[in-house]
Amino acid sequence: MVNARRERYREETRDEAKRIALAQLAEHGPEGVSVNAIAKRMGVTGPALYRYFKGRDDLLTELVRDAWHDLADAAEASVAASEGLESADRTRALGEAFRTWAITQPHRYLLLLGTPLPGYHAPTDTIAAAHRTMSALLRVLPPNGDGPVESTLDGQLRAWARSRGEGDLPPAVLLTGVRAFTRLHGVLSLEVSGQFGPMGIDPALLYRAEVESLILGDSGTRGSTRLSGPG
Amino acid sequence: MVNARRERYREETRDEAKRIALAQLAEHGPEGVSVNAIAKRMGVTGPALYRYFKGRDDLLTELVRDAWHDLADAAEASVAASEGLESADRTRALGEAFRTWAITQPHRYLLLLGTPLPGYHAPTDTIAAAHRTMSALLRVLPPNGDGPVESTLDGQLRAWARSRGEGDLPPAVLLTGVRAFTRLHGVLSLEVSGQFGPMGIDPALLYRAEVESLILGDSGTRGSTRLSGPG
DNA sequence: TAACTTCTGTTAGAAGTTCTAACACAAGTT
DNA sequence: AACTTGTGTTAGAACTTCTAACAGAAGTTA
Repeated sequence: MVNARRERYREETRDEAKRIALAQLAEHGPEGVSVNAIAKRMGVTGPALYRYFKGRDDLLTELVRDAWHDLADAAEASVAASEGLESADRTRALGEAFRTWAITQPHRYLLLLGTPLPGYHAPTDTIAAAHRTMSALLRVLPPNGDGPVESTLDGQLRAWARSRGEGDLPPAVLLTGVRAFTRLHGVLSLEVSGQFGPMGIDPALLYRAEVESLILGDSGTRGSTRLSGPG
Repeated sequence: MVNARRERYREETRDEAKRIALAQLAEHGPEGVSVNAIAKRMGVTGPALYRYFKGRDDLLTELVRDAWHDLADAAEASVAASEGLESADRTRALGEAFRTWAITQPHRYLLLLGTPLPGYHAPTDTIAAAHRTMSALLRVLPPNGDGPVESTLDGQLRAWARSRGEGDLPPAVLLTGVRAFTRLHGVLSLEVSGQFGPMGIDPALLYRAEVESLILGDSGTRGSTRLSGPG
C-alpha cells in the first residue's frame, strides 16, 4: 500500500524541480536546463534529484508533456468562453488565446514546436493533448471547407480523423483546420524566435491578418486541391 | 605580410571542422556539437581547435551564417533558372527549391528558423543574406498586392523596404512577400521537426496547397487590412 | 646562415556537466 | 522490535568547454 503523505511530498518535490527547470529554460534555453543546478537551488545535492527523474531527458520530456496539456487547456477554455458567439468572433478569440499563450512563454512554445529535443519521443497522452488543441480549432473555425479534396490527401485526412475518433468530419473541414494551424504557427514561430525583431514589423498585425483570412475563408481551400500547375 | 599558403591551410582546417560539426548537428542536434569530438575526428587534441574558433558559440554562429548564405544562393539560383516563365511557375519553382533545401537538411533549416541558439546574435551579413532570400521571393510572386494596407503596418513595411534599399516596392507587395514566407515556413517548420509524422499526412501536399494559394492570391491580401472584427 | 617572430600543436588543469555506486539514515509496515 | 522502502549523502567515472604554459615548426628578416 502506498503512503499518501510520501506520495504528496514526492509530487511537490517533482513540481518544484519542474518549476525551477522552467525558469532555467526561459533564461538559458533548453541547453541551460541543468539537473545539478536545479538541485542546488532546491538545497540538495545533484544526485538526489535522480530519485525523482530518471535523468535530464526524462525531466525535459515532462516539461513538454505539461506544456502540451497546458496549451490544450487554454484552447479549450477559450472555446468554452466564446460559446454563443458567431464563428468569426470565436475564431478571433481562439487566435488571440493561442498567441497570448505563445508569446507570454516563448521558451515553452519552442519546446513544443521549435527544434525537437535530441532523443525525444512524444508519449501517447501528449499526442492526445495536441489533438485536443486541434479539436478546439475545428470547433470554432467557419465551415468553409466543403469542396472536394485531392484524393491522396483526402484519404490521409480521413484516416487521421478516424484515428482520433472524429471520423464524421469531412476532409475539407479537417484540411481547413490543419492549414489554419500551420499558418498561425508560421507567424508565431517566427515571432517567438525573434525573427521579426530586426525587421521592425509588428508580428501581431501579421498574425491578425492571418486570422482574418481564415475567417474569410479565402485562404485557398478551393485552390488547395490544385497541386500541380495549370495545363 | 600574410602568408598565402598558411592562410589557405587555415581556411581548409576551418572548413573541415565545420563539415564535421554539420555532421554532428545532423546526428545529435545542436547540443551534440562538441568541439572536443570534432577535434578528435580531425586527429588533433581538443584545445588545438581554439586556434581556429573562439569557442563553441563562434563555431555555431559560423554554421548559421553559412546556412543563410547557402539558402539565399539556392533561392537566387531558382529565380535565375525560371527566368522567362510566367509568375505562377516561377513561384512553384522557388517554392519547391525552398522546400527541397529545407527537407534535405532539416537540422540546418532548424538552425536558422528553429529554437534560437542561447547567446546568438545575427551578424549583419547574415541579415543581408536573409534579405536576399526574401528579395528572391518578391521577384517571382504574382503582384497581387495592390490594395491599401492598414496604416501602422504600411509604415513599418515602408521603413523596412527603405532600410534594405527597396523603397520603391509598394507596401502591399511587401506584405504579400512576408506573408508568403510565414505560410511556407509554417508548413516546413512542422515538417522538418517531424510533427506530421504521427498524423500520417503528407506535408508535401499541404505545402503545395499553400504555394497554390499564394499564386491564386486568394490568401487574404484583401482581408489582411481588416485587423479587428466587423463593427 | 642565424636570430627573431608567428603559428600551430601539445599537455595540465580548473570548473562544469550527467549519471552510477555505495552507503547512511529516516519513515512506514509488519 | 525487525524489516522494507524512500530519500538523502559522498565518491568517482566519463564527459564537456576553455585557459595557461610550453614545444617546435614555419616564415621573415638581418
